[in-house]
Amino acid sequence: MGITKTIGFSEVVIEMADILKVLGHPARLSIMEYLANSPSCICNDLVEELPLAQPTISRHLSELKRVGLIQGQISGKNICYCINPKKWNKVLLHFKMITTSLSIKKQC
Amino acid sequence: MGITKTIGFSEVVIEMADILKVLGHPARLSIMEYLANSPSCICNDLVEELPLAQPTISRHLSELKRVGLIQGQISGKNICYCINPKKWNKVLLHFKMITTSLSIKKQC
DNA sequence: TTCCCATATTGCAATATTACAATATGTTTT
DNA sequence: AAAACATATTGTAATATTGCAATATGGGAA
Repeated sequence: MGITKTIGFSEVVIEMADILKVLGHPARLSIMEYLANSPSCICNDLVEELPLAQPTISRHLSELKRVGLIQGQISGKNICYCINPKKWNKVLLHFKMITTSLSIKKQC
Repeated sequence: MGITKTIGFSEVVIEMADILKVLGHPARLSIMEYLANSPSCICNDLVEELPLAQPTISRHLSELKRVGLIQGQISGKNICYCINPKKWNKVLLHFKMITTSLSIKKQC
């Protein structure tokens, strides 16, 4: 099929899985890391930074935007893309939650 | 194309993206959470727990195993699947690293 | 206005993913 | 050995994802 079944899963899991899936691509993960590190966050830098064509990068950016991981603001001719810290922390928190459960439990 | 370009990206990013992609599915994320919380970790529980058929769950388990997030040990008739804490911590660490870079940088 | 520049969108073609029925494999129980 | 159980594998059909060329859009510069 290729279609992901969502009925029977909690909303939280579905949303988190969607976010992780978006993060689960070399280009998109690189974009996140680039945005986290670079002082400026102009999109055009990415076209030179990544080994992908401009339309492809644009698509990846819009996926990141769709799940709320980044937000873009028009700044004259360019667009200033930044990480959305709230969303990012939500993901981090989810990971920490699983880690806590894991550390409590004894390994088999 | 459907094929993910990897040339031009670092090995670390490629591996991490692969792991996140695997985590980015409701069934697989649920499996990780179930394994983190349940004291036992027998696979057959999952068939009752998740809204998916047994072969589908088996496939998801093998994906999680492929990237090293879980490890399975045969225990008589059953298989005991557990989270691989080392791999999990590696992922968590990567997230924390990005978070650190993010917090240092000023938002635009 | 016309010409650039930065970014988005569209339209493919190729490949990947997902789900499940059917079947296979291997182990314990009877 | 046969039956029952747990899990894996295979085959297949439907859908999703990816990448890029071509094109569109929209702002600033000339």
